[in-house]
Amino acid sequence: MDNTDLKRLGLKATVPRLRVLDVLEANREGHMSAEDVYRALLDAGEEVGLATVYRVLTQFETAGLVIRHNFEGRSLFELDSGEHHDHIVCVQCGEIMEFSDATIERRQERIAEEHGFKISDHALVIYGECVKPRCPRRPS
Amino acid sequence: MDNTDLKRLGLKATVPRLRVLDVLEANREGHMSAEDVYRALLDAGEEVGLATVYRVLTQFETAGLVIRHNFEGRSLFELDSGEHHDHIVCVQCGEIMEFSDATIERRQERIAEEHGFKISDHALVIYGECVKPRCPRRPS
DNA sequence: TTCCGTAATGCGAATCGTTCGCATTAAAGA
DNA sequence: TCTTTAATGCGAACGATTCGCATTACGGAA
Ligand SMILES: [Mn+2]
Ligand SMILES: [Mn+2]
Ligand SMILES: [Zn+2]
Ligand SMILES: [Zn+2]
Repeated sequence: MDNTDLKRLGLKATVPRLRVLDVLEANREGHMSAEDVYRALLDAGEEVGLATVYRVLTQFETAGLVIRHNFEGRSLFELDSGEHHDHIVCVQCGEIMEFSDATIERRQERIAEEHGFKISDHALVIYGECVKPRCPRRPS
Repeated sequence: MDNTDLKRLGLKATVPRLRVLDVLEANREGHMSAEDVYRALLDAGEEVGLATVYRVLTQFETAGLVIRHNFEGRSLFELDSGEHHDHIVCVQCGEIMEFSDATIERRQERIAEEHGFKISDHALVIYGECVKPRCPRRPS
């Protein structure tokens, strides 16, 4: 993702946009809040406003570059890999794992159909306690 | 749910608590925000504070009387019928329907297990467009 | 029944994540 | 390089929820 990729999406290749992309690409595994991205930029010595980060993330979402998730009322962002997946979250250490299950996806389609709905999206989050050695920890 | 039921749960039978219960029972089908409950009480001529409604709903949740859902960052409450279910929401008119699917529930257990998690909860919301004649409408 | 101690209430201020408004700056194409 | 216009940074505003605190009212003891 670079200068010309942004233009291809109809977005001016501005410094803040390029830097936000850098941060997201450097955290391909993770799920970052706007605040997370903002702080990463400050730490990198960038001069950017939090409002701009919010705006840029929303634009990226609209452009299909980024996916916004709503975890407990807070927005978390991740690059859109193109492959849909859902999440399982440790309520103790906050770790987020990804999974995708064809059976569940299929059933959802059917359920929507049975209720006279045309699915546009869905959100499935499983909460639990992971058994990692470094867990339990307090959530972020 | 009356005076003595509350005491049985270790909650003083105060006027606000009894009235909030009334409102929830009068809307067994629905999913209400704290604001919804608050306004219903005002309309009924009750003198209650919004903060109290929030506190009472949280207490009811803790007591297992009520379930709190997080739809798009907003809390919606409903009496706990005891039977777990998930939701399908019309993105146009805001209607919320309930469903429960044993296959999905089963798969979730297995997925959690495979990832080394002990499930404590989960949230599944399907978004779509309903085909009701009175739809589309703007969301609430 | 009346009385008291304590928990619950109502009010407004505070919080948190997010968005807005606006004067200033910087893309990008001529 | 110049010009147009979108994008930025800042702080104020926002909506949902929580807090702090002085006041009220449960409900057990007299
Ligand atoms: Mn993810
Ligand atoms: Mn429900
Ligand atoms: Zn964990
Ligand atoms: Zn609808």
